[in-house]
Amino acid sequence: MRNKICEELNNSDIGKLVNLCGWVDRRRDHGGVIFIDLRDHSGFLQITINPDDGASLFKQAETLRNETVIRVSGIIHERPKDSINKNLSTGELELKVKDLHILNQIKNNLPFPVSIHDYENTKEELRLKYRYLDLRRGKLLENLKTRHKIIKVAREYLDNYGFTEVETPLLTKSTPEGARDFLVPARLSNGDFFALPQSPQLFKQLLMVGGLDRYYQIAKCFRDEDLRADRQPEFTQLDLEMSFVSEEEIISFNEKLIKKIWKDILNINLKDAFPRMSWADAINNYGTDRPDTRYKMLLKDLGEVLGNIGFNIFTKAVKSGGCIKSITIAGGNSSISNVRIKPGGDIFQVAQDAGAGGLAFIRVKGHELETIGAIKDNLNQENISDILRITEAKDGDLILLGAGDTKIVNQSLDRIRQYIAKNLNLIAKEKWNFLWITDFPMFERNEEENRYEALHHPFCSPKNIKFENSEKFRKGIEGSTANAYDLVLNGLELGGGSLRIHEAEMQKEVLRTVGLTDQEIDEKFGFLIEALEMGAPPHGGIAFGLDRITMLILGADSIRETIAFPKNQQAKCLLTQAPANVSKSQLKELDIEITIDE
RNA sequence: GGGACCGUAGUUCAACUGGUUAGAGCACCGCCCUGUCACGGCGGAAGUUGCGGGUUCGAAUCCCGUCGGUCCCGCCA
Repeated sequence: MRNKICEELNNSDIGKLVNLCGWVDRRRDHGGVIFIDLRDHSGFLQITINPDDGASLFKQAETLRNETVIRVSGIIHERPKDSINKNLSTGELELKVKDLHILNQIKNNLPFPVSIHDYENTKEELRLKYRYLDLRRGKLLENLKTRHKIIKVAREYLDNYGFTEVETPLLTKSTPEGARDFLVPARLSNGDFFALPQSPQLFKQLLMVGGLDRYYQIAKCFRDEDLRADRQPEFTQLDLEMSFVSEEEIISFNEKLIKKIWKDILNINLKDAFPRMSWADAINNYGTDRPDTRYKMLLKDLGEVLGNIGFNIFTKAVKSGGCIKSITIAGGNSSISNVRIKPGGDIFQVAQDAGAGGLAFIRVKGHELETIGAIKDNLNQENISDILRITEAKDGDLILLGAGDTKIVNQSLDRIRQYIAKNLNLIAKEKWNFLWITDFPMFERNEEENRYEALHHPFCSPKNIKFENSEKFRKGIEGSTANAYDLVLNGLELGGGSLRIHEAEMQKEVLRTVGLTDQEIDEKFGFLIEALEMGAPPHGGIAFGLDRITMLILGADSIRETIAFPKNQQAKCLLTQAPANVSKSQLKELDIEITIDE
């Protein structure tokens, strides 16, 4: 049908007869001569049609509209010197049409223009509903190609190191812990359900037990939770697992993989080793376990200075086991007004939304501190110099203070820090600040449900704890740190992993710690425990969010820009209108009854 | 489940503080135009201002509800 594509054409084709297929991107009808920008997947070529080329051909050409699908045959000509278009790679060429076939016409007005310069201004709702048109505009196709290249680099890299790509089941078992499952009714055992995997976690561990040694997969994962710009109900992990490795070996191996991807895709050399930070340091200094280190404004603890100056809110915070912490905004005296940090102001609101009761502030003016009387009146000269030393604040700086429950103080100062960084344009956008977070706690206390929850998942192994007996375990495990690590880039979690538990007794004890009874352990994870009892090797791995990696590499605002057919925020596919009703007979076959009112 | 913002022609936007017949670019239809490249010129058609209710002499504009979209919190690694 065609023997060339637009991008391939160059001066050596002048004089040749070529056949091209594609879409009418634009037409310029001068009455006498008609110019068509022909677009295919590779690029553009201007084609021209003259009345002298034949009356019927010309008449047909007059009917062409944007997005008409055509096949043209003709001779490639050099354009007249004064009509060269430098914006086009084929701008010195044009095709004089001898033969024109209309392969398909458009029925009505298009829901949005396909031509590239209108790309930014299209409502996403329309782009999702008519995704094929959006793809045709090229930008999205480029994104998908970049995604493809990232996967290709990873595959080649992992293949070179002896990894085997294995597909694990999509129809699997619902497990407690973690996110809500997507369920699939099982017709052949009615009343029972499969669950779509939240990750291939247990299967990849079983592959290690099976002696595969090194596994990877471009794995679809499913989590039935609410969506965000960087969260879709189905998403893709670059998932891998290795046997007989230490935490250090996994981290340094994967660091090389990430560096390889950045080199091959962006041609960026990440020379230095990625910095490492313990979970505790991250929380203490940034208030979050995925700090954005592109800007400073670190959290500083002022509990010792302000805890007993006699200001009631501060005193209570420290006495009840909480803290007083601050962030320093350089030059904040001029860039941030009092209105914004007092009740009703936007920054105050950020603190309040994060759970903080209030937001105190100190403005540094020369060697003086300006703040509310209740604080200022209680400060002596030593307090003042302590504050200036700890907060590293200088003349003109603004110090924001949070006091109370440590978790809430951390959370609110973290959010304020991010908010102000964005607001004052403090983020060095060109930086790629990778960061390994290590030494996560094994568990987090869920006070509402009065139980422990696994911080990563309950298959991470605890650090420096050997199984001796259950009693010792129980005490040791609860407060221990895990052999777990996350990779953070510019404040976004790119991936995480751990050394897994490879001993049955240890695994049972950890599952008991998160509140499962022995019977539940047997029902839900019996197959895993059994496998661990049959010679499971020490193993560990990591999973990266492929959609997020692609998003960051593309500089996109949403992972939807990296996915061919994403869901909207209501988890609906606007193109197919899924999810949708199914017929009564389908439900009957499954013995399922819908009880909600229509 | 909660908060914020948004919804006007096929599309992107405008319409001041509530005030004539809701305008413009692109697209569409018709006519003209032989070197344009976001071609140009003249003319035309195109609207239940998401939907429903309320306030008002008068509503795209104000209020309430509802539907749809985006961002965020909760939730989720």
